Amino acid sequence: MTTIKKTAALKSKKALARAPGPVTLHMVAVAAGVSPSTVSRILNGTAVVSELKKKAVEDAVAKLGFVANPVARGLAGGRTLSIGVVTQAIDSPFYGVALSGIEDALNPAGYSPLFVSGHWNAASEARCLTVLRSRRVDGIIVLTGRLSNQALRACAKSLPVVVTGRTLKAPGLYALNFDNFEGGLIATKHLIELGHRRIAFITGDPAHPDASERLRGYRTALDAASIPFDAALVVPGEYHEISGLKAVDQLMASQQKFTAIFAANDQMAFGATLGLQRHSLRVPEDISVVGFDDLPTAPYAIPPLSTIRHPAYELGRLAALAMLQLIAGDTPSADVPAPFLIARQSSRRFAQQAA
Amino acid sequence: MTTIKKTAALKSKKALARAPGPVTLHMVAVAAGVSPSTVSRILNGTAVVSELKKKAVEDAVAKLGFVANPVARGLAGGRTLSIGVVTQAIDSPFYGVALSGIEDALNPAGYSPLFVSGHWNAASEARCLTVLRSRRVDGIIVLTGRLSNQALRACAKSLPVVVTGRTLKAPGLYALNFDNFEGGLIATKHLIELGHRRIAFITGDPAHPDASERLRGYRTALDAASIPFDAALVVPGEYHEISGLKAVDQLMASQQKFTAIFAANDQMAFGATLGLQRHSLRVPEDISVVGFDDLPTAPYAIPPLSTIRHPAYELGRLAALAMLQLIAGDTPSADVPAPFLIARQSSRRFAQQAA
DNA sequence: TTGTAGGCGTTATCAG
DNA sequence: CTGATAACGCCTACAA
Repeated sequence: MTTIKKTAALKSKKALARAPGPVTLHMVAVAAGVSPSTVSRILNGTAVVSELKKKAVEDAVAKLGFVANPVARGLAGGRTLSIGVVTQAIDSPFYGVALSGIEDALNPAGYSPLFVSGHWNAASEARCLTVLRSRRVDGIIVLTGRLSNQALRACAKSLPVVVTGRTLKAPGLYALNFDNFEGGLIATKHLIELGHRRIAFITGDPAHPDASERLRGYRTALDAASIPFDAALVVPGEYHEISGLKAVDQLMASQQKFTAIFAANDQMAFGATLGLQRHSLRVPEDISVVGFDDLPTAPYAIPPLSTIRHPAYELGRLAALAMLQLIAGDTPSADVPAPFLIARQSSRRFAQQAA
Repeated sequence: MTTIKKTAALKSKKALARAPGPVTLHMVAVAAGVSPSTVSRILNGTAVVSELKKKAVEDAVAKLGFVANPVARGLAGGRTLSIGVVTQAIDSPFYGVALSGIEDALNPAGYSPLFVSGHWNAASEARCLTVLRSRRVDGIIVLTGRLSNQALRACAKSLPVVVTGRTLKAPGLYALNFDNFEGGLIATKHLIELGHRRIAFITGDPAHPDASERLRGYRTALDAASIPFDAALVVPGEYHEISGLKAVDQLMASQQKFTAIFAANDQMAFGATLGLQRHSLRVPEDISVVGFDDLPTAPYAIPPLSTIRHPAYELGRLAALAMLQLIAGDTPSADVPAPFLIARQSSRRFAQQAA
């Protein structure tokens, strides 16, 4: 009696809980008249199975609407079908787009991204890795960041790793680097070709490899045009609007003469443009401004911003695809798009008389 | 012999694989000289345990650096310590900030957010729910979206649900609604107080409840000021910059007279401002523009945008906190901040002569 | 208070 | 080719 009662209670409880509830692999096996192992094999293509049973299982799967439980899968030793993504700030206009590319590439393959933010902080990023590993992700994508190459290599020993924003070779690791140097070069060259010679540069955080690369591009372009480098025209920034604004204030305070500004990213370019306006300087009539990244908002800025195309979405997509290849045991290969200039209306020919 | 060999091989393999490897609960139990269940109980506070053993276990945990495997936890029926978050677009400037708030509130509690994008599409959002449930998340936060109340209620039957952007009561569900009506009202009133009477409105996607609420606020403010509603001044938008731009084109083409524009979100306000400029109309000298949301970029727009403060970060944080309370079995309560105007430089008093 | 035993849903290893 | 039978790491009755 007691037993019967209990069973009934259990059943009704289950029926209630699993209203549209979890269909298990076992149920599929029963429905198809085969063993659970066979179902698993078919689902994973782990082994050859007779066409007949295969059909039966597929029908059962379809009819029952079975979806494998990634959690159980993960425990059983295999993949969790989730990829850890270490980003720096989930609300960054640049990285946000990259995350979107990652998501779009991962989903069709049945993988889910697990995003964690490192906040531009190596210690925090290391903690992210710990969290991701404890969650048994199948691989980790690191978007730029400050982790040491060594830490990355160590991580790659136990898990496939794809990293952007640096060049690095190691087993189980694939690095996707965008040519920031070239981008900095092109942007500066653009300004030089427009007749500018006093070109200020607002840097990114020097701890970023990409920031220093962009600066190097700037200097190289100057050299190539035989324009002497003037350290007073280089002002520090940290990639946010506010630092572009402050940089302009600093530039004005220093009484430096300049006819153009190249900001190491679009956000600072926006801030700089506002700063110039506050000093009654018009863009581009008085000062030309060029940014870097080509954020989705760049075409809608006033004036629409001339900038270097940095394909975040594509980069995210490529990183995810590389991860998929790594997991599949293939050697990833990705054609990272080269930077190029998008000349909009914030830059124009330097008018001599305005000097 | 064979057995011995095998064991040895296995051991070495394990030792290799788990270089800095997974410390299991079982290992902690051994180290502390207690049973695994005791360890589990202490970890989860499931039952009272003697102080002595508790201490021993805690020491062992610390020494071994044990971190419970969320995957196994999830399978065993308990929490996965992960919260599913259905967002609409991970790269949205507005939602990105909200996600950041969610992340910041969840992390200290040991939970990880699992973000999935619904792409403003009910079917896609429903798929997101399926994915999240299959991953055994402990709860689901839905950021606005188009899911029916019914679907949400059904979901809440088996999982705690927190939803933003609508008002809804149901067991296991908590809704956090921002007062979009009030926001629309305030924005319009601001313009009216500035002397504007021909105020155009660029709508959001009518399928959004918040879009229609903002429109309602606009109409109500007009009514209150006895300004007749003119449908010709209401142009459709879909929340992106481009639609603000197009809306202005449409407005100009229709030859309507207007001295101000209220856009249902900042992105459209930016687009509208650019559009006005293309028609040689200055903001705010010729036309005042007010947006909605107060995106992080709004203060840096040119001119800095007057807008309605919509605290995305705080909303995300509150949603996450409410979820934590729901999980703890408490009844959530959240004080959603009220909208308020941030008057910057895109709006100004209507100068009669400019009419 | 504490330990033992069984199970969560899959995969993997073995025999057949 | 296929089906038992163990794990996977943890939680939770149940028993002691």
